[in-house]
Amino acid sequence: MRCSLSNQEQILHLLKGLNNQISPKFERCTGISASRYELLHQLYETEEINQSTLQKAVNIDSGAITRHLKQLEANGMVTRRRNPIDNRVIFVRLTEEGRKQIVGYKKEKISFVNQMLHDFKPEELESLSDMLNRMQNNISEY
Amino acid sequence: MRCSLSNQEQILHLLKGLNNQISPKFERCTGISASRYELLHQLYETEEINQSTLQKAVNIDSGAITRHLKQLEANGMVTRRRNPIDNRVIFVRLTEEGRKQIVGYKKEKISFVNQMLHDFKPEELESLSDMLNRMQNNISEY
DNA sequence: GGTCAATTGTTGAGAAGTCAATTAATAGGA
DNA sequence: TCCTATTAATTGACTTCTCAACAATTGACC
Repeated sequence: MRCSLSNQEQILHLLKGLNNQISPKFERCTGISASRYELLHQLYETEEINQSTLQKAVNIDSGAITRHLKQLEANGMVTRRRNPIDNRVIFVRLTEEGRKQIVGYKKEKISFVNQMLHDFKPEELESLSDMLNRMQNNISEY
Repeated sequence: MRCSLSNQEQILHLLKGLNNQISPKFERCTGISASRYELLHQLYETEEINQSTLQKAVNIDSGAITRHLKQLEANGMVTRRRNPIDNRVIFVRLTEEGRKQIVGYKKEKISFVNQMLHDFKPEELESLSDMLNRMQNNISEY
């Protein structure tokens, strides 16, 4: 097996390949897309939140946030209302229905992640999440 | 800063967030998308290759491969021809022009990756690529 | 109070990926 | 030899993301 790439160079390839695999598989296993789950999870943790802080927490573009939330609203998972004292911002919150549903999703997600990381030692997880964070910082300025 | 997620659970979030950031930044820095680069790089390493092995090497869907190559062909970067002894397969190869261009892209890519990993020790790189591979294996069955 | 700048969310255009269905060509077995 | 299964590539439908342009609202400062 030919491999002319340095370790450094192939990291990018691995990351991308892994992600391309994760996304559809996560969705098949859990019944919901990873971003959608992330969004709901954030909402689950708070009473009410506006879209821009949600966007920062989930790390995707604000346009994507808008579209996700519109769909979730159409599905009866969340409700949205304008902030009465600042009409630019929109408050989002889970409906009762949404709050119930996410519990099931959470179980599926955990079992998916457990499978993905089943042979990882705690130190490895620590170091992995440290490294991912550092990479993110290193390119944040671009 | 509230953080109710276990290390295990947030790995997924980190991975996704990192990737979402990498893709556009890579493209801005190098002038070419990461997948496109990967494809060209594979072609650079061989004389001629058919699409399905290319697909396995790059880890994206065969439909995506077809579309990428059609564009690269339109841009004069690659040529395609059918295998005369098996008319199902298509051989792809870089044009002279393509071979020249990729050298420049390669330089940009290396400098991007260097920036992203500038504070990583060799052992870390080793361990990171090991872990990414293991994750990929762990979910390969789904 | 009036103007200019910043913030929030929305929308359209474009890139990239998956999946599933389709076409064409080859291979293998009765 | 003929029928069936497999393989390669293509295409269409769909999702998700980014970016850039836009509208509406608010804030700051003269």
